[in-house]
Amino acid sequence: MAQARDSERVPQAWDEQLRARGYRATPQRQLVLEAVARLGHATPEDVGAEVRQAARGVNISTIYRTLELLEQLGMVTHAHLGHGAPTYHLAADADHVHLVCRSCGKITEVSPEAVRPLVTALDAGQDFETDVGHLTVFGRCGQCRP
Amino acid sequence: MAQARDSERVPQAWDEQLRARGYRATPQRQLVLEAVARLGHATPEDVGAEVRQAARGVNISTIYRTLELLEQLGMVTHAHLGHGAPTYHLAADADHVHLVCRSCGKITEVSPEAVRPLVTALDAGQDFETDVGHLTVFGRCGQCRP
DNA sequence: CTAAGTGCAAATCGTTTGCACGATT
DNA sequence: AATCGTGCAAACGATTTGCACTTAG
Repeated sequence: MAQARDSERVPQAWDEQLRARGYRATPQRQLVLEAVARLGHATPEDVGAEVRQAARGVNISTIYRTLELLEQLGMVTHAHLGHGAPTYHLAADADHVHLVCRSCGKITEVSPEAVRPLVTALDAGQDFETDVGHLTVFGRCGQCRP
Repeated sequence: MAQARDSERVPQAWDEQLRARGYRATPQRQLVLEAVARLGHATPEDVGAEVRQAARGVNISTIYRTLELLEQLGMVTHAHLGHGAPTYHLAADADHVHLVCRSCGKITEVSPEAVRPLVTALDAGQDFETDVGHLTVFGRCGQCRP
């Protein structure tokens, strides 16, 4: 399962990426980034819990501030997979579309290829450039269909 | 603009639809339904403000409870067009997909035809039945593209 | 040393709930 | 008259903010 392993890797030289833009490389930021990488679809709450396994006392507001920063720097992204909190992943992993089943809640990731026709149609017909990484499709999965 | 006008009309015999299912037809429910019809993409907060133009003292929790009921009865639906509160419309108007521009915030409604290829592909490839009415596509509109 | 980052607590936003009173059937 | 619905206030979960203290550079 080399693919899953690759997708769970923190961006190389994450600290340099921060410093290059004038931000500081702190242990908290490293921990958040690692947690996001390890967890996959994780809410800020999830990330906080994971981080606290490694270091005690990292505050939830630091989690929020860090996720915001990392997103702004293009290292992570988020998607809304339900009514509650958004979920974060590494930006490197973001290149997929989420299918969320309304009945069983199952989340399937499909390649952007699957939505290529949509992207093309919207580009041509509406002059609209789709942000594929943020696309979530709600519906009903195979097992839950009548 | 007959289309816009039609799309802003409250379902006929809304009160009968309620009574037929054992619910009561109250002035508050009528006001909420009318507000949703009039406003289009409206948050519960928006609906509350609109309703209070017509009648004072309609409480926000009544707005929430009523929207939930009307949605359950299939008279309205909601979509998530951004980070904040969801927006409601008449179910009759729901048969469209939302394009949300990340730069200027503009919301464009496109016909489900535009996403037909996606729906078909997901059905065939993933055995997934897409809920088109709830589909929101984020990206960048023509005016904001580089 | 000094600005940037963090922890903490309080504030805010959106939404839900318990309960007593009022309105529809 | 009997329920159902509403208003009110409090509770709630998720997120943000102000401020004093800590730390990376």
